[in-house]
Amino acid sequence: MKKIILVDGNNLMFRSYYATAYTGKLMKNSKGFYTNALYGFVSMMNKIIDEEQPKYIAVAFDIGKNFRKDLYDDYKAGRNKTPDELKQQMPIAKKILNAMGIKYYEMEGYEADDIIGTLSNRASLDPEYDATIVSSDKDLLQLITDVVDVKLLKTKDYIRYNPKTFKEDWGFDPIRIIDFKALMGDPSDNIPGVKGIGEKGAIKLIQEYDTIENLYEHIDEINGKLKEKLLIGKENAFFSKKLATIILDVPLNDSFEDMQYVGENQEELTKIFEELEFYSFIKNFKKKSFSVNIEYKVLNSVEEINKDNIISYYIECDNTNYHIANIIGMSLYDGNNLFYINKELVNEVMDYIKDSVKYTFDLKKNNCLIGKLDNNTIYDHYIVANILNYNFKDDLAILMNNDGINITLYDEMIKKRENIEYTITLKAKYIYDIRDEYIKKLKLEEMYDLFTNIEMPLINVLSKMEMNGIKVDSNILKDMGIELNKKIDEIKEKIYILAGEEFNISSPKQLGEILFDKLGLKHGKKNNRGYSTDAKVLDKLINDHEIIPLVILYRNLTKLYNTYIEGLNNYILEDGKIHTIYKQVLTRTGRLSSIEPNLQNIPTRDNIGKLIRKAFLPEYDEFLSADYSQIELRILAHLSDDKELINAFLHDEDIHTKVASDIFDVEKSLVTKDMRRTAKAVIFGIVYGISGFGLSENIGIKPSDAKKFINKYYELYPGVKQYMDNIINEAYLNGCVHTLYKRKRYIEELNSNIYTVRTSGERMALNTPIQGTSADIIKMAMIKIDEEMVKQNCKSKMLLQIHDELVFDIVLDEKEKITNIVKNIMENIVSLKVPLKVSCDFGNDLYETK
DNA sequence: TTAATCACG
DNA sequence: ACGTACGTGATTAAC
Repeated sequence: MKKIILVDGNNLMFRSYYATAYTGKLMKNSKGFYTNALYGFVSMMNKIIDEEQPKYIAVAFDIGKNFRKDLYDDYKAGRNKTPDELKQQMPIAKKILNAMGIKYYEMEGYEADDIIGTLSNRASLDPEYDATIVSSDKDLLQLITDVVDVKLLKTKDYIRYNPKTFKEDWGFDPIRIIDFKALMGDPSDNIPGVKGIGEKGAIKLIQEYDTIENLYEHIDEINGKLKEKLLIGKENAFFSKKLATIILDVPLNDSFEDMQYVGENQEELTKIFEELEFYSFIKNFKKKSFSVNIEYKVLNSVEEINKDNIISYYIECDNTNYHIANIIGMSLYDGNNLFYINKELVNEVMDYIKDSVKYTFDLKKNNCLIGKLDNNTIYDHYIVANILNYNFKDDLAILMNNDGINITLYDEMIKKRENIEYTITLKAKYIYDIRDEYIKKLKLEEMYDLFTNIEMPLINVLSKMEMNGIKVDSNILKDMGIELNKKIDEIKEKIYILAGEEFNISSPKQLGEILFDKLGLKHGKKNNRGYSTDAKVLDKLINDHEIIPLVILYRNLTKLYNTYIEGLNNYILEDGKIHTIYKQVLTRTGRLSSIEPNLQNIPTRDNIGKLIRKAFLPEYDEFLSADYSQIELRILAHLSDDKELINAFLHDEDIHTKVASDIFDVEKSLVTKDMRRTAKAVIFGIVYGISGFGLSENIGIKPSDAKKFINKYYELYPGVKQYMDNIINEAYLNGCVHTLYKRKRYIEELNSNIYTVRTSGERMALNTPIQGTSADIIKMAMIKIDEEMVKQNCKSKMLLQIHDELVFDIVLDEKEKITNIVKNIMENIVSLKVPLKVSCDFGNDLYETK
């Protein structure tokens, strides 16, 4: 049996185009030619060839007018005209198919559907052939027969329908799609259908009556409104059926033998892809040969590895939280041989190759899985891929797929338990093969120094912090929990009494209904699901009803209980410690983030919440917390070169008081608490790229007054204003901004034609250099502090990083030494136009350091 | 899966 | 006239 793959080319192009068009920024090459639809089209075609391995394949396109148009003027009128940005890509798609060795067909007067219909019909009639139709258009399902199936494309994957699976899902035979459409219509094609009948109704009727002809013969069995609708729509129904029926006898001369897949002409295709700047597809030519016939050995003894060569390795484990995961296996490539390594041998192998120069993916994960640092891994693809490009999570297979290598995703591999060795093995080979290329990319983007001097050395520092963990006394948490629970129950009862009924206070929807509908309190803004009941809204109502302070307290205490008592307690491991995972390259500014659990948002501002910190204890003698003071503002002073701001820091002034005295035009001695608070909000706002409205909302003043403060600020600190204007111009010019240490962030939002998206992009452009430079600086400080502590043989340990703060567990003997090292390095790690200042606190638990 | 809320810098 | 502060993660309810 021979199989022919029939692809709906129009459908693929439209789909690819609209898949990205909504973002507002269409992909184009440097000459301004739009390429977004083609990119998706090529990916899809590659995927089809990969999955189907076709011997015969044909692609169909629409062209010009067709008979349906003559039949019905409104046909497809509902559909927007094909945008020019898509139209211009159509001829190139056909050129690409030629170069790929794939035949395509278009016939004046017919649609792609009709060509596919004709070919699939021929396959049905020819005992030698089967066919598979590829499209996301449900219309084509009518073509399903015993030898024709449809691969119906979905957003991420697809469903394959044959007569049996179709009937299971739809409850009628595939050909009845035309009767279904006759009733339901199709707004996108402007097929009218019967007014008032939708998908559900149409399915039910077809299940019962099969065809519309039969339906109308038995129309008297139907009653009421439905009958009325059907009678009114009768003409439309029959007419729609005609429109929906695919033609099966288009005069197409070529036979199936003319549609043999002859394979790509790489030279030709390379030319086209170069023109389009589809470099990743060009690379794939090489990759394909590598990934198709890859051979590996299962390692028996470590001596088989050539440890004098450069080695790439990859370790797979069974849980994304590697602190509690088990190793599944490992792969290793030494330039000659590719090995799969069973989990029993992993430790021995890592020890054997400890002095070899190595590449890997997620070194921190590896370190934590093995329980040992590795000092000779010089390339971590996890870090590189992420700092180059923000659009993937943690699965290397996703990156490999993006690079055109067909490899099972991690989740799928775990679920199916198939080809595990092979899948893991591909990863080591990939890392080895692409390293040079990605190093080039780093250099091209000027991020090579950032990578080698900051991100790579930081990995082992973070590894130590995570592996060590922080001690948390679960009894302290439990005792707090019991007390909290009691209070929560009391408050709950009181709220129920005041509300006059029991309800779920944690449901914003239910709470809103109680407060605003039942109790008649003034509601503020509305959101998707009802009234907003957030802290700001409740705060405004605090004097209007005695239920309000109770609700606020309830929110407060349940948050503490759920997130910080129960939540944290669940993360205490057998060693009595919490081991967070720092995401080193997740954020778009370069900050760390902390997950499972997040140790960067333990309460500090709230007096009750703060008590949680009493459960965090040192293993040695004391905690040291070292905090950068005003680091972002100091960076702003440096970056903007504003004389006034720089001077303020050079004279070590209280910056909020200073700004308050400036914008309120009073002596510093006369600055009130209120003025200082306002100034602080203005300063914060500036760093975030504020608007007058935003500031006014934040501190509860009139927008016009807020605007005045901002303008006053700009007047007094003209360098800041100048800097902000410059950054925005530069961002628009280059499409990206960067930190002082060249961490780059592309900001697609700047290309949006939606005002809010674009201005939000501008604020990102303003804030990123500031927040990101601060992140770079503390990362550098961490590396140097760790180095110094190792050099001086310190026992004390670095435990936590909270963006501008480092927490250490210190032994008393070392208190002075460590404090000096830490403060010194943090303050002097870089030399800016203003000094950096660090304040140190000590405590017997985390509560005391705040 | 997404939205609302609230914890942090 | 428009819409309105940067960067995160966890929990809960509702879809």
